[in-house]
Amino acid sequence: MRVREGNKEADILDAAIKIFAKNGFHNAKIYKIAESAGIATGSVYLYFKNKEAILNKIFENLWGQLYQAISELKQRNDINSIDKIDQLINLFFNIFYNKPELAIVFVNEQINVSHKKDGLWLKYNERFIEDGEEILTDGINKGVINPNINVKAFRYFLLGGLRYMLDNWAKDQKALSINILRQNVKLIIKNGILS
Amino acid sequence: MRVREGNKEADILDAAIKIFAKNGFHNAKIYKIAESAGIATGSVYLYFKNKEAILNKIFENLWGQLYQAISELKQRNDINSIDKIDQLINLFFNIFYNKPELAIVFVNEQINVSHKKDGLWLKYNERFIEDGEEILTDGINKGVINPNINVKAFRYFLLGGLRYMLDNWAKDQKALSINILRQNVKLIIKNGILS
DNA sequence: TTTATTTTTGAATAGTGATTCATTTATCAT
DNA sequence: ATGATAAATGAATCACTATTCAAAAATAAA
Repeated sequence: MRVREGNKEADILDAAIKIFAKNGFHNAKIYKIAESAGIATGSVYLYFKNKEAILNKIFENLWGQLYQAISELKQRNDINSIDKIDQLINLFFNIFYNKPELAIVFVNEQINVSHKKDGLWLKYNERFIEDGEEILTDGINKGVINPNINVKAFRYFLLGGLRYMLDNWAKDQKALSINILRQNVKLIIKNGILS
Repeated sequence: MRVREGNKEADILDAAIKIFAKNGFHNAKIYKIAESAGIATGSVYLYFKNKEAILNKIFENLWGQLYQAISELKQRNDINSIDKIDQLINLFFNIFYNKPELAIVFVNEQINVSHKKDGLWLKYNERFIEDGEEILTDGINKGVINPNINVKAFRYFLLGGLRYMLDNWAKDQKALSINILRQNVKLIIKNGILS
């Protein structure tokens, strides 16, 4: 018998995040991912069915993490809806704080993840959105959030804004600190930009 | 002699927008673009050096239009900075209002446009950003915009939010009217979401 | 050791589709 | 008409790389 050494699946995922971030999914070569993971090209296929499955797994892990976090957040009754949104924003920044490459993949490659029904990431994603909208609706019902705000419009705007911020930060981390970004999102969505 | 009939370059661009929007740049086939433009595959190469050049041209036209509009907006002295931002938001929604496919390309394929120095779109893009930041800075100096707002952070957030909104709207136009989106962006960035 | 079993390797395969270019077609000038 | 020139065609080429798989290597058990 021979036994598997180390955790090659994790190595491949880490390598793929690097290569996907650098070149984009379609220009990422499997042999480069293998090289970066320290294994042979063919070995990638022992752990993943194909290239797409690697991307899928990255998003499955990511949305799984996001869903679990928002799910816990939703249930808390020690903080109000606004503070939950604050925490939600923190969540995004915290996840990517030490992983700028993951941020780039998250923002730019979502489009390339298979939308086939069997994808676990899609379930997590849907539930994340449900919980997010529930937090918002709750805030409106309890009178802390302006009822003129359309929940769906707001979530598009916030998520889009966060994504773009993270992408820009990840691509040039010296240009602007992640904490300035975080602080500004919170300021803008709570009070707007008027003096 | 033989003379060119119609405007095949424009036909190719229109066709490419459709195909890029539907399949994404990397899955878009040149022969499909040609088919949709009503010409032979090889004819595409009479008008464009290669596939990338088509995408480039789309973005050149788009950013050229955006730059010209913001440039005029910047110079106006009959409206204040906040109203200029309002107009800027209108600008985005107006450009894509009748062209949802262009919105999808704009949001998702920016990443695939060549960043080589010779690209005209890059120049337009840079100038657009400059003018946008100038409008914001001006607003802060004149006391209409909260000086705690970081100009760069705000522009990331606004542009990202708009992009994501437009993308979602374009992909499912029945889900939410573009005017609800427009109205909500304005509301959120001016006043925030607090009651 | 030797054998059985599982993992790993990486060169060969095979499908794809962007791009080319020899040929054909259309238009203008004479 | 005829020739000259430019536009258009689309089948053939050709580069590229994801994926496969026969062979090799590593480990455990006997």
